[in-house]
Amino acid sequence: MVLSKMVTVSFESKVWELCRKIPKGKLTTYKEIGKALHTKAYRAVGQALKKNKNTHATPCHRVVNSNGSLGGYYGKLNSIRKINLLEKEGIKVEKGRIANFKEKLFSYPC
DNA sequence: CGCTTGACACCGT
DNA sequence: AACGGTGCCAAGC
Repeated sequence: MVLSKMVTVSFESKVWELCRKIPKGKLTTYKEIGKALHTKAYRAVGQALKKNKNTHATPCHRVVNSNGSLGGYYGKLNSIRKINLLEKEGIKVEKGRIANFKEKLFSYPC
């Protein structure tokens, strides 16, 4: 078996972990994740979620933009899918925007 | 005063 | 070197 491939834990791995930490019915932003990692790589965070192979286990749909917009999720065309999932979690979405977004926003502990 | 749009800046793959 | 599932700021309406 080929192992010892990533001596360095990929940045994405951390992102996924943080993503899983998001409590149900809550939301988080790319920036919050970046902040939790003590980095400004908001874009890299999005990249990580996009590369996420455990989408089935990682609630990447709970991650939205800091401005309250959903963002993309598997292509902006499928953003509706994200909305549906969020609504199921109890998050209200208005025309691609989170209702009471700030109230649902979840920040990572120190 | 509040919302929307555009441009530029950051980081990692 | 270029591209993102972004963020923040400024200007316009």
